[in-house]
Amino acid sequence: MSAKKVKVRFAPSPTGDLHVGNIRTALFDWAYARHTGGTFLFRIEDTDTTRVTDEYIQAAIDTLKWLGLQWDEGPEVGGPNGPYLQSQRLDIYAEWAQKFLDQKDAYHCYCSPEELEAVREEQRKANVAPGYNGHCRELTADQIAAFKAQGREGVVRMRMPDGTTTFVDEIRGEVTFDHKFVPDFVLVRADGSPLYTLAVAVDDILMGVTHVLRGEDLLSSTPRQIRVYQAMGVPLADYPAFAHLPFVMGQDNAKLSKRNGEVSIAWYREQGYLPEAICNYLALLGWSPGDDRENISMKELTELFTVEKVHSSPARFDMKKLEAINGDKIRALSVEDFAHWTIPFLKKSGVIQGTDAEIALVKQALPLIQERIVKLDEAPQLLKFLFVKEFAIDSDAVSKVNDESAQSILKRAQSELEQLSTWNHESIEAALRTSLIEEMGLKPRIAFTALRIATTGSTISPPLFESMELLGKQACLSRISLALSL
RNA sequence: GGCCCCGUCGUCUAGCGGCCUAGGACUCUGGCUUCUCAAGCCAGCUACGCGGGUUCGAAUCCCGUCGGGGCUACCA
Repeated sequence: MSAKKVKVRFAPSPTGDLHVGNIRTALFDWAYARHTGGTFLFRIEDTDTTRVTDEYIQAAIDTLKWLGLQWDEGPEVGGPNGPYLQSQRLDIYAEWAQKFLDQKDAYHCYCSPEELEAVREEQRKANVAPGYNGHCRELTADQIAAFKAQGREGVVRMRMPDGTTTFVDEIRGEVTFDHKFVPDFVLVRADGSPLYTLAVAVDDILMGVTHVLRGEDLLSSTPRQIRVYQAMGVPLADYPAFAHLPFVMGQDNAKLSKRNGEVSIAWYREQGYLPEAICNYLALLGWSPGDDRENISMKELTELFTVEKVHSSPARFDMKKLEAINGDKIRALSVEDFAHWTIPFLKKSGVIQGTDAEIALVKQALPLIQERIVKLDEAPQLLKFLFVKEFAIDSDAVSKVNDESAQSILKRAQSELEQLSTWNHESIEAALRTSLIEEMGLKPRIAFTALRIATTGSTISPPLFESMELLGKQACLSRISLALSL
């Protein structure tokens, strides 16, 4: 390996929102660039104008930003090899296609889609490798004129010479493809627009990419990229190194689907997953630091990540493990950071408007729930009792406070709390333990459940005494008397 | 069908010929703790796809087989 400075690219084709597989690739690309002190290049492969949309492109950009995968070259930040949207580089591809044509490395093919399909159909029937049969490889000027007279527009097709292509995949080792199974492929559509096969190879070379880390679905297209390098006259030493990352699959068997995880990153955001948790979890899919470490920060990832440690076998996406890591990351947050992440969820759910007084109370309450939630979207439910204007006990909990024993507990608690001069969780707990547990001889679970429901409205809440302290004496007493009136 | 890639607990993985009666994590089960829910702590369940080799010795090397996946587009 040369001492050339590493340049890694992430080059998605935004035909939809980026899913976890894409993001894992982006993460590895980024981590490798950072690990080697190289450049992380972000390129948009939007040559398929029928499937890529501006919205998806913008979403991809936003997603990388949200995850903290900052790129050194690419959309918005620019760079010496721009533009970084392939749709803005059409003239470059056209030039190279013409050069390949002039060199006879490529040729015009006038076969219609129907004709090609018919050929493939026959090949399948004959149990022969399907693929272009070279029909238009050696057309004469007359034949070309005849096709044009029919109104046919040709595509530009790359000539695959006999032989084999062997390359070293940094993850899988040496891989060889016989050209018998790599048919002449199309570089330019009949309408003159370039295809991935052309654009990806040209751009990787022109942009000085040294390492291509991408999904293993592209493994078998590598010989075609190499063929383009050859036609471009690129010396072997300047070919990028290839590393094909294993798939991230869904719970059951194959590809990810909406049901098991292939949803836009926006979904994870709305659910309250932290970017760091997503990256940490995804880093562990197809890679491991080699020891038992599983809690890995972004910084540690850049220090530890090497391609040698990437697996060759696919990994299944497991939401449960992601949740566990997210919970760990939430618990590790400082109160300030936890507030920063949580407040938007409280606002969005309408629990708070965002006033200074509300924020101050939220910050006091957050430590009570920090170790109780796995995702940020659970916060509103746990804290809403502190902010509701019109308090009401959950319908499924009412029956647990309107019976005789609960009422007697609440009555006693009410009189004890009314007399309390100092209102904090220590004094509240002391008073209630003395009266309810010691004097009335109640089980803590019984006594405090009644109070929990009366004051927070739910059978599940943050710790009771701390909750009551934050709620305030007035509110507690009025809620208890409300429960007493049931 | 053809070509290519892959194969350790349910899942993610450690393991790169002896340290493996296979370790860790998540999940699950049971217990402890306990004002609910969590968190925390302890314990338990469960794996080298199969069959041949090579070797004193194989999860680790080789072959075959089975299974999974990808590609086979004027998608990427």
